[in-house]
Amino acid sequence: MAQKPSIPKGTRDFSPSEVNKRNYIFDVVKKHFQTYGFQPIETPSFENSETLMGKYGDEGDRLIFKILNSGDYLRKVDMELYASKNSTAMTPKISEKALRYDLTVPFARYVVMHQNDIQFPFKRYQIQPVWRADRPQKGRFREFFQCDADVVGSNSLLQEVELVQLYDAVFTDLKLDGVSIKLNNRKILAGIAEVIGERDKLIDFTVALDKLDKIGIEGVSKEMRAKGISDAAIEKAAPLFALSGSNLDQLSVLEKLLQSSSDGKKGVEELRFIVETLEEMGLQSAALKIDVTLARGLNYYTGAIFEVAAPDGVSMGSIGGGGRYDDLTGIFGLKDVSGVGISFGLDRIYLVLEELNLFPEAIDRSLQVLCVNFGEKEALSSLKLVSKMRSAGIKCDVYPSSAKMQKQMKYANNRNVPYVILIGEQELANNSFVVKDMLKGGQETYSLEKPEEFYKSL
RNA sequence: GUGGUUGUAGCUCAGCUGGUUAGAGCGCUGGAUUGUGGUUCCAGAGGUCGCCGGUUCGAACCCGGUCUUCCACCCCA
Repeated sequence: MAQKPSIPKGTRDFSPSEVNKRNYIFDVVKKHFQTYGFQPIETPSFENSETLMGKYGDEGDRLIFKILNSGDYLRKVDMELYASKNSTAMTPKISEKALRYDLTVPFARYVVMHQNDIQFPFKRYQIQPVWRADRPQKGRFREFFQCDADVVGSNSLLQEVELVQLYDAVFTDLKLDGVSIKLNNRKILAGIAEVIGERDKLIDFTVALDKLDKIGIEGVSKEMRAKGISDAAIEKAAPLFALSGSNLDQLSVLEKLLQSSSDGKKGVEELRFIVETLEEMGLQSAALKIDVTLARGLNYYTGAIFEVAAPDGVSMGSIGGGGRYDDLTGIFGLKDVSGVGISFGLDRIYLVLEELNLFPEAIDRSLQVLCVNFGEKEALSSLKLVSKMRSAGIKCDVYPSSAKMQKQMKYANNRNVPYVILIGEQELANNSFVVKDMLKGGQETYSLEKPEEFYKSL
């Protein structure tokens, strides 16, 4: 009995046109990764569970897809554990592998494992799918691609500057005008928490602050209070809620606010360097904006934090993000290697380009020329012509059967083929071929002796 | 993980408080047109109404479960 075919929740099939468009984005991103000197690596789709677990917080652990052990996977579970029905305790017993959740942690693992073969600073890029057991929404999938570029082994803030330029270069090339690159620094957040006397509530404080544009000042205060942050502290942090003006204006406000925190001052200094350098360099189409409310969930960032927002008017979550993490490889035993990186959310960029109609028109042109098939002899002649054109790098084909003209023309039309070649009895007789321009409707005759007179201009 | 939402032809969607053979547009196939597509006209094919169960004389419609879609939380690209 035939079963109804289906694919798992949050996954997708990609049709030819979609693959073409996705490849277009990949190619642009890859091109710029390479011009900035990044080298490609790839890592396995699944890792040992202990490599991933505990790296993304409790929420992250929940969203990691675990792979059931092969064979008799209940063998290692004793009766007591089984009876307890404690999934968290049982998971490591029945699952030792898990699907990659992002590209950064596997990269850190890679760096530590290959540290003797790597020239530092090491700039790597990686474009591969990742998996999250999240509940799907628009622009949110359970399988999606990340395009990451990271530098490890350099503390220089020039890396941050370059990464912002890289974002700008890619989005400019994609013709996606008006994206904003939001910039913050974890040290500033830490400094604020310190100054308001809530150092140990840093995470709760930043998570709440991150929601400012969504739930407003009152909502943020309410959430902070609920997390046990004192009214006095919230009062002290109030200037942050109303921060405005140019990047440099905001920096001076922050500088004053964070006088007494060495961490905070360091953060301001770093931000200032990045902002001033980029102002000197200039950006092509993106806008760089300091945003102290930018927190991002990942708990390994220690310095700069980036997030890219789609142009105004497009409802889409962030289309990229990243930051500096001073000690990611420390977890795997390699100390004092600083890293900084950015990520492009391919699937979301796709949706944004689609919404704004920014894909090049020619992207679906999978065939430039189609020869109509009039029968055995004529087709043979067409095939010879097609061979020549193929050698010249032209995408062309002969219709495989001598179906009705109408059907063949319709096929060419539906496939968006700009030129149709006709070689019938007449043409065969005088050694010529007719080229029909499907857009303009006219047609011209060429000699089979000199086919290049037609195709050299394609 | 919590709350809500969606599912009818290949696609986009109608379908009345439950009532006989479930409709439209587009697309597809054939014809008008034996060497000309994108326009027109005519005809035709195509549906276990997401799936399983229940209520009912009778279910696309009501109820329960499940899967899926999208949305708000949570979190995130």
